[in-house]
Amino acid sequence: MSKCEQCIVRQLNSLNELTKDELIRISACKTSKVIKKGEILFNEGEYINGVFCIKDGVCKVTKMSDNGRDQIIKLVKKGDLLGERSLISEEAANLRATALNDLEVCFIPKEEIVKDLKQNNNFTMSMLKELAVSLREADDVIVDMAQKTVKQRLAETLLYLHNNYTKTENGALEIQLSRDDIASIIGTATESAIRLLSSFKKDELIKLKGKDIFILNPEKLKKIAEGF
Amino acid sequence: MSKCEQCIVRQLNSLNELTKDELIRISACKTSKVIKKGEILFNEGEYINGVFCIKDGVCKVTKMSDNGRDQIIKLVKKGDLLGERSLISEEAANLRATALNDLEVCFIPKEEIVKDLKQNNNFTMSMLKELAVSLREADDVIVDMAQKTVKQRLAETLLYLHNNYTKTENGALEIQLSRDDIASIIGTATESAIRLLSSFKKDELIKLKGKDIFILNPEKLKKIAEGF
DNA sequence: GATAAAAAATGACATTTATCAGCTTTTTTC
DNA sequence: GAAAAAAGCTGATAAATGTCATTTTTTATC
Repeated sequence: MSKCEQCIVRQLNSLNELTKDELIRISACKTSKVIKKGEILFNEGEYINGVFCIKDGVCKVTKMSDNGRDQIIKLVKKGDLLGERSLISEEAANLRATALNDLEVCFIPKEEIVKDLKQNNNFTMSMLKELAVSLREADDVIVDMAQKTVKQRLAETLLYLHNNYTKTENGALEIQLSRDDIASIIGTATESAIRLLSSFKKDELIKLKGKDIFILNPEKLKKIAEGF
Repeated sequence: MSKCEQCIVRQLNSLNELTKDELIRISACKTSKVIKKGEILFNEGEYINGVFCIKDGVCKVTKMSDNGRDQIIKLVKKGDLLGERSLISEEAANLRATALNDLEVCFIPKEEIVKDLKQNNNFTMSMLKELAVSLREADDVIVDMAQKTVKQRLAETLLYLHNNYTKTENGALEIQLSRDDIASIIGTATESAIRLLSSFKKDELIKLKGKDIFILNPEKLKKIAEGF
């Protein structure tokens, strides 16, 4: 099994604050998993008892609404941690994680993380900072959901994907989301999402080719997202 | 000036993890402020350089949307901290705080908090846990905003106020919010909020008397919030 | 590669929500 | 306590979004 000390992915999150000794200890007790596309990494209500570190792939993190519809809260990719929030607040997972493509993850048991949180202040501070940033991002999402139209939210989401995910050689967004998933990010009905995508396509803001999405006019999308 | 060591409010937040010596040190450098109803405690984009501890009163925390409308992200009351998130992530405030009634707050300078975060692991862990809980709550709000109707959100908000705020002797909700504020919590137009309040009143779920709101039928409100 | 199943797309229509205008009530100010 | 300002309320209407039914396209399966 690969070693944490040598893992590049680790450097993308709080784990890079751990000392060499701590890493070696964690490396010895971590497990690796491969999750196939569409499979569930963990479910809402489950006690995860540890933290996942995403080594490769993308994962959607969703929460079921009272009315039975899934809402995508965030997308998680290489280098991100998953499950820290529940671990820290000592609650069951409030979200479900589902692989959007084949996923490689490492699992670190709770006790190891807790031990390091207690003894390594740099690690704790880094975690604290990560949560603080996540909280600001969540505030932004709340405002968007509450105040923006579906059209604005779709434009925003497309831009987000454009700016935060790599492209294929031909320039399409790397992550392939179903229309259902897109609707579930912006919080609307699938049909509404499809209709708006078509209208963006007609206006030549994007190009659609099956599940491939090409962003043609990010400037205009930005204006739409801002309400013009 | 009052002393932190003897302050009851402190016990409601992470500050109760500080040692006696740490409290005495903080007590010596903290300042107290009284903010009048309607006044702004801090603004979006400001560097606060410290943490506020609410001693008495209620405060709305808002964020301006691109389209110029304020969204209330949360209400903050006696015992809550304000500004920790920005302090930890070392960013400007992402939110504006406005007093809903006369507010008594203590201000603790950043350096003091940082010092304690570095040297008192219990304090840091407690902060970490608070942020983790806030993050789950934010996730819940996102789902509600994205998936629930305005009617559901209003029912939910009324229940939230009912369950988390004290009542006056005659049974009304203690916090008095303007119709504008209520609309700004649930993310809708003021007129829509007013109309729905009237319809809840007509259905005898609530009683309205000026700004006083009486919750008459919490069970039914719960059902509405859940979509029935 | 034919068939079945799933996903995507479109139209028609219903419902929800926003907007604007006008009116009434409450609060503030002098 | 009268006048002005702000907040609250209501109706009419427009715009946004959801729902349901149907068709087309893509993907999976044997």
